[in-house]
Amino acid sequence: MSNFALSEFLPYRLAVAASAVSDRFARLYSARFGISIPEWRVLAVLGSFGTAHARQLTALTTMDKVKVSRAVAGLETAGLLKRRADAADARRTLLSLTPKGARTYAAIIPLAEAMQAALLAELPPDARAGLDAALTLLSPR
Amino acid sequence: MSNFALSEFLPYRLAVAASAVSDRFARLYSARFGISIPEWRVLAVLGSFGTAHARQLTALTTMDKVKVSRAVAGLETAGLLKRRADAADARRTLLSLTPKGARTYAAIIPLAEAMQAALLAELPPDARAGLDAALTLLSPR
DNA sequence: TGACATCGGTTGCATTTGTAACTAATTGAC
DNA sequence: GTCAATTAGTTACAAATGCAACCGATGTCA
Repeated sequence: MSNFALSEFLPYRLAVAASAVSDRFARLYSARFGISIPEWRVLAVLGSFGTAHARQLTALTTMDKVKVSRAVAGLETAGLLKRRADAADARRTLLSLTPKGARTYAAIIPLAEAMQAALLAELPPDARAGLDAALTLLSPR
Repeated sequence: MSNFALSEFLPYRLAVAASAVSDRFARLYSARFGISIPEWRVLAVLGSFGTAHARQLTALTTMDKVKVSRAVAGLETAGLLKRRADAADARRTLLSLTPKGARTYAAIIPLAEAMQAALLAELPPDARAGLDAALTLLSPR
């Protein structure tokens, strides 16, 4: 019999922690604003970038284009996002937040910042730094 | 406009890293052995514990009972796992690996250990320690 | 110009996952 | 002992996700 322990396996531990932290944050906003995690990611990027193509969103949110497309559609239906044609390339659509979308963004950001602060507060400084370095090294690119 | 950056948001970064690492590991075994991540988790626990109830598996794999039930069914269909009645409580089923399941386990564990070693090798020692501490503190207890 | 590959984005379909309801067995209050 | 409440586990149905095909627009190369 082996001495392998799932509970010490890094991919497993990362998945468990990521899911716990995501759920914790999602509980803060999902019911209140009715948006999903993919939608939150798109909202967050458009809120800080102002305008972007769906193509750019795939890179900035680490989601594939189908997921982005559906998140954009959802936000549009909810009246949080608007599309307009890109004069330079008719295949593309320029995406940006509506005033309502901007208000929602402005309302969620404090929650995100509070979440981030709460998480960091749970970690001693060296764990914070190590986690930061590790996440960078283990993420794509 | 805010200076919030999704790319520095901990829940997001954790999700991205977790997914990258999981995919990387899954690529090693999923095609070769035809098992899913939930099935891998059950296999890993049964391989090291020998026998368990589904109920125990939910705790040891951090998956809900439906996911466990399906993973168990999948492993059974694949001939990797067998059920037998629990004399002490007819609601429960005792689960354990078949010889074939044990062989699969024995074949995957080295891959898991190599993966773990490869991941740790990418991290400097302080990042390793910090990540370890952080994952423990951020996971449900 | 025209033929063809490529790109941005959406849609259809199969698979996976989550939620809730359900069955069967056991426990516990009385 | 009887019966309601709880527990182990499965199933049915809905929502989310992934993959591949697809459509129209643009780029490329002759």
